[in-house]
Amino acid sequence: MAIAEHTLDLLVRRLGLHARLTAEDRAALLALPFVLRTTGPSAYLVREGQPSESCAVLVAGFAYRQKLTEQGARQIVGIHIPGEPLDFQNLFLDVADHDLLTLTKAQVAIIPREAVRAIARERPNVAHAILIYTLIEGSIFREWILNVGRRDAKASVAHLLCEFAIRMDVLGVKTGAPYDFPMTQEQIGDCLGLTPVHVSRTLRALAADGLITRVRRQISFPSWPVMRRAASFDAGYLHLSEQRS
Amino acid sequence: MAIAEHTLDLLVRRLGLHARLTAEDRAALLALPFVLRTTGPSAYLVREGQPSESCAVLVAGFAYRQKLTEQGARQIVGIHIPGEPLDFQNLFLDVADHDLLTLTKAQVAIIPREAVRAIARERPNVAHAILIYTLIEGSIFREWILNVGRRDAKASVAHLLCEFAIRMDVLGVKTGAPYDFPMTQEQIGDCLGLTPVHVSRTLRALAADGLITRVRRQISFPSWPVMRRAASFDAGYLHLSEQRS
DNA sequence: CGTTATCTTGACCGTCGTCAAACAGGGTGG
DNA sequence: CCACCCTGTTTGACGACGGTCAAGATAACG
Repeated sequence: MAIAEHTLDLLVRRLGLHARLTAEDRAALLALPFVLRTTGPSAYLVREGQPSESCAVLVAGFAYRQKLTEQGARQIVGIHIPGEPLDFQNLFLDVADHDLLTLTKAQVAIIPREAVRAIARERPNVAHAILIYTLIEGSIFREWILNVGRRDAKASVAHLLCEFAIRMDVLGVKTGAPYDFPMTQEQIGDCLGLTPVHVSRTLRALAADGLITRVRRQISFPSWPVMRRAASFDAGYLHLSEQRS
Repeated sequence: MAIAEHTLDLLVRRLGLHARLTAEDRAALLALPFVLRTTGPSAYLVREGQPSESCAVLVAGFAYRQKLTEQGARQIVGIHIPGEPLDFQNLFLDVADHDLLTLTKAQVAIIPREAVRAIARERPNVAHAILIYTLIEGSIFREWILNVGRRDAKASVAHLLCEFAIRMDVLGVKTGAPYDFPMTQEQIGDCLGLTPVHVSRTLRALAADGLITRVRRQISFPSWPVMRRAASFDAGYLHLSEQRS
């Protein structure tokens, strides 16, 4: 069907960024069976402790991963933009170790677990692409740890804004241009281990310093180089210009 | 040679924990060529920004991963125990995004990059084992983020001690039994985003609460259940009892 | 046995958390 | 079209967890 041909385009592009995929590999990926699910914001895609029978790929909208302490404090451990596969964790491991939720209203392609396993089994290039993607996710987690552990509120909020902006680049959003940051201040706080109150003060401070301008949740950077320095942001950990191997 | 037969035993056991390896897979892993390197503590195995031509496996001793902010603050983002492969990141990605150092004096098997790539290419089970191991490392990173972001000093130090104890289990160190925690208090602080001074106070407080006893760096838990609760430690994220698939 | 790294302790300070109230702003329904 | 409400954001006063600085005590190591 016509829909299917375009729905997974972004996924193919995303996986093809860092691994060599043949035309056949791409065709096989595009031919994966799936169900398109449309959700509102804050919809659970996976719950911690659940086994998962399917593999989700974000088609439109945004999603995030969270963990909760026993006391109920929330920590967001990662965010996802359209085109990104969300569920390799649960595909190859038995039980989910964290929650996966939509951030905004979103469209998610749900691919049967076995179909993805099969394509990974039969197509070494695809399996390799999955491994590379997983390694890069790992790198992003490590930077996230650094951000939470060793940067003060101003720098870590700035860093989060930078990471999001740069990751949106692959979707064609030019760095520095105004973009809509799809999080509430409470969610920003949960990314960084801060309270919503302090996030508010920090965003305000960043604006006062001239590092960002905001109208509602539209963020833009008057000067990307200046912003980069303030956030001590170095995109190396995203491995964007990695050679394909 | 006799040494080779035993040196990589731990690696084979580690990879075999979560993936089905045939006798041939095991034999191929054990037959990997390597150079054994003996180092003191604080020896760099990989430096951020470097391309890496080899793949390190920890044979004896401990190692850790770190990232630095531009201002020089250090964040430790992971620790490793004997038997663990250290270098899949650098094996399949172009440049290292973080530093890798020995924590104690250690023995490291250095396997040529191409040998590991070859075995992964030719043996799907091994490639799959590598993926699973990478996914579990990802899960540990996520828990680390939670620990740094949303637990106070007492809970996060306790959690770190718990994680280490449980991971040592696979090496035959019984949980709760006294073990030697191979970090200085400064390094513990760098794991958790704390200062060494506060780590000292926190360890003291944990001991005062009867959660731990220590003589030098020997740690033991008078009551594992009580410790578990204080740290709100749930080993699920380590995926230890995962089915092999 | 001396020298250096590590740990401890105390006094003081600052970033960020807490509590609470006021203030948008954007849906929804009358 | 306006009233209403609910979620998010802002602001202020105050408190606390953890940082900083500095000195002294221990322990590791040659």
